[in-house]
Amino acid sequence: MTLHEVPPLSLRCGDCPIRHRAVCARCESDELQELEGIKYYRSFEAGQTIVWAEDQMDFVASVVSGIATLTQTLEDGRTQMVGLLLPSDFVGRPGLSSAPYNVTATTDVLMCCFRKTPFEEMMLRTPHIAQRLLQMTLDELDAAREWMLLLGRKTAREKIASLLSIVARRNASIRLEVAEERMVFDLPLTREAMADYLGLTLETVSRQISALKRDGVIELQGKRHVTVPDMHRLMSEAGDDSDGGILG
Amino acid sequence: MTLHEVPPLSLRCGDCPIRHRAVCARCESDELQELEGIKYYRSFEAGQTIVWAEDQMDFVASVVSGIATLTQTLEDGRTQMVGLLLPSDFVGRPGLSSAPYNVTATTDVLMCCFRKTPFEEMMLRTPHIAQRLLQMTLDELDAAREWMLLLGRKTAREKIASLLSIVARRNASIRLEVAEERMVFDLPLTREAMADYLGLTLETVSRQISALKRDGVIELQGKRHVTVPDMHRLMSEAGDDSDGGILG
DNA sequence: CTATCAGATTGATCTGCGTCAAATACCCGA
DNA sequence: TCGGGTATTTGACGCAGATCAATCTGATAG
Repeated sequence: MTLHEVPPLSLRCGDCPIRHRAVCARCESDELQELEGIKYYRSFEAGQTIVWAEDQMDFVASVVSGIATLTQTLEDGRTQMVGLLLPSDFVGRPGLSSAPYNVTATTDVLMCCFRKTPFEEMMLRTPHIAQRLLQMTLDELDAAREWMLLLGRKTAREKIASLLSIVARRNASIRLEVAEERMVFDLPLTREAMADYLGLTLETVSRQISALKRDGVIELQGKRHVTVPDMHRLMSEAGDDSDGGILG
Repeated sequence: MTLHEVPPLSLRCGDCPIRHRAVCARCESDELQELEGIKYYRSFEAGQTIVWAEDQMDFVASVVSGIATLTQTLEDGRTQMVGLLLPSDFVGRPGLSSAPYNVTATTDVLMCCFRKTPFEEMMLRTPHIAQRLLQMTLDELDAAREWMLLLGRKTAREKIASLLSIVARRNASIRLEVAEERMVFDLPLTREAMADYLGLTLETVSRQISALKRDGVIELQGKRHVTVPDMHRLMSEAGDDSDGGILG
């Protein structure tokens, strides 16, 4: 669902240009049939809210294109991002009717939705789907816990470096340019969204990005296009165990 | 698994003094039989590590008594708690062999363990167990996300107030003294463990507890025994939506 | 080409929390 | 009861990051 290191098993259904990661690859055909019957598409404009916290959410979905975020907010407006949804990621709570956070499109977003009740019924009939979802949810829980370490204990510079290497890794796993020292990608987030991700202010984000640029850890073409000349360097700036990543 | 608002369905197996929350109540008898065959007990002393990060973990388990924590650590020793296990909570990753964090006993702990392979086989045979685990994992993911909001956006005072009301709520759901304005409980954590939970230093924790005491939000008998004269007051100090809790 | 506006950068200043250090309370065994 | 070690409190001080404010950049529409 978010921040996965490695794309898990998944299947391509019908005319969707992506592979839905919620469903197991081993038995594509049967589920494809069933899914076709209950799926539909919805598109959202940049900035639009997809689901409000506490609202009824009567579908589960995969992101087909664009970026969506999960955020939580305090009464006075302080907001924290708690999930980042990139194409092929899954949203929804089979078994529960509402989520305690807002889902927002940060770019134009196309989602492939499945009506919840039929989806849940299919889950009951095909047990390995529940197991597949359990797997994914456990992965996401691990990601959330790594994120907690970042929020609770890392410095601003480490936070930025961590975010950059997460985005780079995500990109790499899509483009299959793994294990390169050099890496080039576009930031899918504004400075403000990055701040909400990291528990910082957008000014601090900007300053730390400038600092990383000044120190030669990254290069920028425009505001969003990033070149990392040495991923090892970036990852050691991130403060994690140095061997935790995709690079030998 | 941790920080649940409401104790979910669960079952009592054999001579365990607790109800294991990992297993559905609807069909107790069958699973009881199966679980009896593969379970065993392990006890740990306060301070002892139950599982090291990256170690093989060949069992899943429920906490019977005592308190255990999940923690993640950076190379230089900064540590962040990412899970708090109270009696009846579940640990383990069916489907995966290792967890990326340390599990530590903070008090003497007794765990009721199930060997992983047989447990997973039982999961395959009884599909609603996977669904039950999915449910629990989703709850835990929600809790982790609320925790992220706390780590990223709350002040030290709000963090302390949040932790106190979480512990109070947890206690309340066990003792069934829900919906009282006044609440009395023991802190199960040292100041240092609280600091690791909240992403603070132990000095800041101590200072903020003193401040809450000075301001009449809480009273202390000794270091650990807490009286909250007005839960509404405490919860508004915590900064959440005021209606998010157990009180009307 | 210029006006406009959102996003981003940069600077100056302030402050909450961390750091370092010392004092105090508490627990348990001898 | 005393001693020693651990948990906790409290104080003084400094700094990372927040806040407030001004400027700059770049994309888009007219």
